[in-house]
Amino acid sequence: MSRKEQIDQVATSLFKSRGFAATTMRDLALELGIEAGSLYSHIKSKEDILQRVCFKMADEFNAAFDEVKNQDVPPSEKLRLAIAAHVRVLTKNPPAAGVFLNEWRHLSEPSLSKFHEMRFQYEESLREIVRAGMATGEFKVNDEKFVVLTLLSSLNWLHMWYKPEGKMSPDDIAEFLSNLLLNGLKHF
Amino acid sequence: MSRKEQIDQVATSLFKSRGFAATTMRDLALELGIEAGSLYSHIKSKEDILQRVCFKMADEFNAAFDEVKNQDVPPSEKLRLAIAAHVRVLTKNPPAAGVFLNEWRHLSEPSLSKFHEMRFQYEESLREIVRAGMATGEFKVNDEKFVVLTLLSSLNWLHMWYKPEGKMSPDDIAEFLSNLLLNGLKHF
DNA sequence: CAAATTTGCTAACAGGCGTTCGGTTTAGTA
DNA sequence: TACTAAACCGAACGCCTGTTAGCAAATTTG
Repeated sequence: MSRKEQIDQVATSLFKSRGFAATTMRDLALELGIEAGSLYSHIKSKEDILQRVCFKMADEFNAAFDEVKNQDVPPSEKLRLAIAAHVRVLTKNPPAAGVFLNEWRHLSEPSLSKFHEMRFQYEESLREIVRAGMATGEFKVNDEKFVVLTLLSSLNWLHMWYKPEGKMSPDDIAEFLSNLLLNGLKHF
Repeated sequence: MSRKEQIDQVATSLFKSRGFAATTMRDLALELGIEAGSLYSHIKSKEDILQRVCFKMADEFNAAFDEVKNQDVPPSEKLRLAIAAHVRVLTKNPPAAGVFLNEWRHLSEPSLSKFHEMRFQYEESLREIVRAGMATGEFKVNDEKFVVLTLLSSLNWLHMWYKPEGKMSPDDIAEFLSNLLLNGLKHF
């Protein structure tokens, strides 16, 4: 792993636990055992790090979802696959997921607009699945926007809790959450 | 409304949109049309504001839940009531809810520990309802911790989206979310 | 009206911030 | 061994931060 990647990784962990604004370059340097100024041999700026982390995660979410998108399965099954893909990315690198989900607002333009756009597209793809399920009558709801927002927010707390050494694998978690969202507590 | 309350309110709105660390006392003063130093005739410190907002919201959540706690109804109905209470508090003051949910980590000790403790108690009360539902067989799940975390995170995005002038009332929203969580997309 | 209290301004403080820069050490290569 | 390039240091920069102090209006109270 290059020094730059190492910086990104340590920074990600600090950004997640303390927040971007509350993490200083001196904190970061201390964690790496070097001086603050030395960081600038490897990175362009503090926000430079944030951008890399955010857009790398965005790419991973998109890549995972692309494998689901065009499969020829019923909407409910496709939603299961999308949930599993989302959970897999979320649990693969929880600190980065935390930064992606909570620190993106510290991006400045034009990165911020680009980020918004990518997220909108991702959410729109999910809404399409829900709309398809409504059309076939599989999903008994009538507000796909609301459903998708609830869906995402019910998944996006995972990074705060998931531990690789825990007893549930990412796929176990995805199955649990799929059952909960599709069938509810009562018909689980 | 006293000047102090006005400061808290404006600060809440800024803390929510920019984050606590990224909001300066000079920003806040500008918004109020005064100088930064003048704020200190009314408040003790920046964190002083954050503490008031966080603990006031915590009190409101607890108060709303206390009215549900001891009602003699089946667990699924009690969960519906708890969700409705939670949603009501969340939508009553969305900016304050946003600060409560996202900015609490900038509290310093001993406030931070007190906050953690209060949140644990709140979550524990919800877990008790779910456990009761598992015992009666009403809820077909076996991991109340996981369920409660999912439940809360599926509610706690609301403050980002809810607008009082929107077409759904807090009770409409609560009903929608209760149906989704109890019955799922398929049996909605 | 007079006294007291609230509210606000101005200026400054001490420290922290991200970042820059010239020079030095280290590691790799031929 | 001699050269090159990457990695790092240490000091400094200009700016921003929360907060304080002394003083002046404004407002409320008796």
